[in-house]
Amino acid sequence: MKTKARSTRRKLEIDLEDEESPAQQTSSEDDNDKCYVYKEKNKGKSQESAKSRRRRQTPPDKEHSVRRLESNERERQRMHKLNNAFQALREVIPHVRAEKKLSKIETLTLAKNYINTLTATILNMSPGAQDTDTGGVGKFYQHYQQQHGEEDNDEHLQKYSTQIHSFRQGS
DNA sequence: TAGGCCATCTGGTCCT
DNA sequence: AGGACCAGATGGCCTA
Repeated sequence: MKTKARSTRRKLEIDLEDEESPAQQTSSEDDNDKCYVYKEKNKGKSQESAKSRRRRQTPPDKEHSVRRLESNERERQRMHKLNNAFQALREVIPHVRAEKKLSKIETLTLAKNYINTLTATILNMSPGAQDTDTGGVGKFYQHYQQQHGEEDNDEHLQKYSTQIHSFRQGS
């Protein structure tokens, strides 16, 4: 875990402990000052961001600190889930430098390219595509029949094909 | 050492 | 009302 993040979390926890034992309240003002660090650092910048203007104007009370810790934890869990999803995506994307972990942006970019490639491949297998071995019936259609049997599935097949085409056009 | 990438904190906003 | 989501800010780690 990151040092700064850990120390910040510890600070919040210490604040709470301090509130529960008033005799030990020593550095709360100093701690509160740290809440305004962003604002101070951004002073004088021509393009002060809206986010930095949103920093707390009043010191956090105990109830606020408790809610903050809880929502921080939820946010961590959410980001962990997001990262797990990224990892799952990495594992299904073929890429050259397998020894090097893909960054998030690389993962998304390669995934998009991979999907486009697979879509193009499927389209080439569609019933309309040329296939001399099967007298004009595409491999895609053959595969579809293997999966779905010989029953009349024209409507379903047409729907599937339309979805792929519209997806392709949208990409 | 600069720059890229990342985890975390945070406050605002959206959604249920 | 409370949780989920979003995006800015920050600092640590790593690599070229």
